[in-house]
Amino acid sequence: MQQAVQYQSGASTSGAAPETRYETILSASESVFAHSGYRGATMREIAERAGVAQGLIHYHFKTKEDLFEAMVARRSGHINDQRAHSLTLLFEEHENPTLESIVEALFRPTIVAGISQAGDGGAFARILVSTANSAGEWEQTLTEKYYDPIAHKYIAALVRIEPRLSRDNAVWAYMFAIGVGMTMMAKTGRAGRLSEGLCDDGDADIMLSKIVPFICAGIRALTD
Amino acid sequence: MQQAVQYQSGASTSGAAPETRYETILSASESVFAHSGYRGATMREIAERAGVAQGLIHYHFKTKEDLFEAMVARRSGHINDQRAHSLTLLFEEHENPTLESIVEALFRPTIVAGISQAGDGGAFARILVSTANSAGEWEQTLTEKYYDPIAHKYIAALVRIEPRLSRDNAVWAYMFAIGVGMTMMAKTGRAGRLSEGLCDDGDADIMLSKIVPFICAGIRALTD
DNA sequence: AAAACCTGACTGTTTGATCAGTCAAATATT
DNA sequence: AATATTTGACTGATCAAACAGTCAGGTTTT
Repeated sequence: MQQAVQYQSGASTSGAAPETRYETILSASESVFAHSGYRGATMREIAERAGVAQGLIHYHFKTKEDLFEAMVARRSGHINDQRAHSLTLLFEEHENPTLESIVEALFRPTIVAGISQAGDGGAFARILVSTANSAGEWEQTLTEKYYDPIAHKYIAALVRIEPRLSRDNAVWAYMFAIGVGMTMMAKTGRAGRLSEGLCDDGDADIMLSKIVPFICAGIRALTD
Repeated sequence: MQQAVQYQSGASTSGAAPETRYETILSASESVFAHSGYRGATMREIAERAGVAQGLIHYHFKTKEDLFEAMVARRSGHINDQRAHSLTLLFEEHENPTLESIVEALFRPTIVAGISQAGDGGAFARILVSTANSAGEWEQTLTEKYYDPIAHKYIAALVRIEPRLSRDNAVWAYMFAIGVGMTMMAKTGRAGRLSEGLCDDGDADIMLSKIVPFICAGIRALTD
């Protein structure tokens, strides 16, 4: 796949990254895919949002499938790098990190990316949810490729700091944790609706302060 | 919306339900919607699987949207009836039912329906996941219409048997519980993949024996 | 015979993808 | 240092396939 090498002409006075058209398309596709789903999204709409001709998308990404995968790869790469980094850091700084710190390391990058970043309104989280929960072969291959590696790292970390947690229970724990996290990150506003405004799924810190104790207690209940 | 009132002619010798074409279409749409998503599913494919002409679907259900809603209404009706029934039963039989019995009442109908029934392979659960996690207005309206009422009942039940659980924490607890449940019911096979065969998301009893303690411990962690 | 059920061919639209051709910048040639 | 050539980025028009929905006209049930 070819990369756009051309940048804004003129001096690089601004510190902000000059987004190439290639990346503009990726960003546009992210919000359109998130809003309409993979099948509901159209190349025309993505092109329109990116402000480019539709043909250019096919020039850069060949097919809709390839565009989707490139978009997943870019975003999951960022998030998983952060996850792997904070996980390594935890074991370097402490002999025995707490379960709480590990669970927080799992969710903070995704929640922060989903909520505070560029006001995407949980767009990518919604993509993640629908991809990971699909039974389709293509979607499962994507999940395996971009999310299973980091999953194995977390499962290993769980087993390491909770010796009384068997390997299969660690996998269950991880799956349950992801289930909680993904549902919340999707930011559908249902929590607010059910609580008549009491619960705000737009506040990352409040959400983490609920999710982390919930999951940690759940995990400890699976130890024997 | 018109209802098919017609049943198989002749004596009702068989105990099995004589499925009308109307219901055959609903069942067919269920598996096609589950496999391809709302947008990915086509009326042609649904017609083919149901063994009827495509026009008949439009005759009975008018539009694709209406068909989808009718399908959700039928299935969620069954499941939520069971949920409401077992919830009422719990409070009739015991003064103070356990948290475990309530959580189990929440999941058993869906898991049993998803796993053991007619081998649908978690089809409906996958539809539920994608609908409830969508930010689209239509999908949220559907969720509100077919799932919020039973949600309120469960939240009330939680507050009642766990007085130290505040109302907002009860809503969080319910959302988290649903997150765990939906992810597992989707039966993507990821648990088996991550555990190299150790975890089987196709066994309803094993899954319940993991989910229920996990969620109950999580909920108790939210009491203060 | 009236009503409800059902079919298969059809319509207009939208879809992902293709393609010939424009353009500016880099590279090679004189 | 001026000119020719190649390259990669990009556009707008266009394609065949697939889509949801329609309809005139049969068939079965009441």
